[in-house]
Amino acid sequence: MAFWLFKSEPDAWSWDQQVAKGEAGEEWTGVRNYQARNNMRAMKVGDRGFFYHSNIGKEIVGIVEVCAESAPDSTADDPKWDCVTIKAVQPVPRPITLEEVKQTPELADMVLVRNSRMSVQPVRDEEWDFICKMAGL
DNA sequence: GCCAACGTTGGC
DNA sequence: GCCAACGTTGGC
Repeated sequence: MAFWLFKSEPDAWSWDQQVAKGEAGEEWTGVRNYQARNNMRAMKVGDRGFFYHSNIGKEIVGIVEVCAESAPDSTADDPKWDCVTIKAVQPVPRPITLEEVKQTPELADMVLVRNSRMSVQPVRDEEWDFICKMAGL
């Protein structure tokens, strides 16, 4: 199983909204970046991801799971754009802020730090485990 | 609100 | 195929 990180501005789509969708989950539409799209294409059902709030909060607030693999994004006018469907699994007991990630040497190579503009990004197994521990999981 | 970083576009 | 111009993202 692979791990990922999904970034969203809570003004546009928040963790609470994601939770409200329940088991059905929600299509992760709107990605218009090749790298991010390719990351989604690499996802398998059952893969897990962090849900990160950008701009407001700037912290990892929850865990999500991929419940449908990459399919055409219905909100795109070009069929080259895909999206996956994700559902909320659980909130993290203690949110992990971007500041904390930056201050943690073990996490200094995360895409979140290295390429802050990548909206859907891979997370290494070690990074996943480390953050889960930090977050009280 | 500003601006640096980065991706995309389009002229040559 | 290069690169300048432009638009967008997201941290601060």
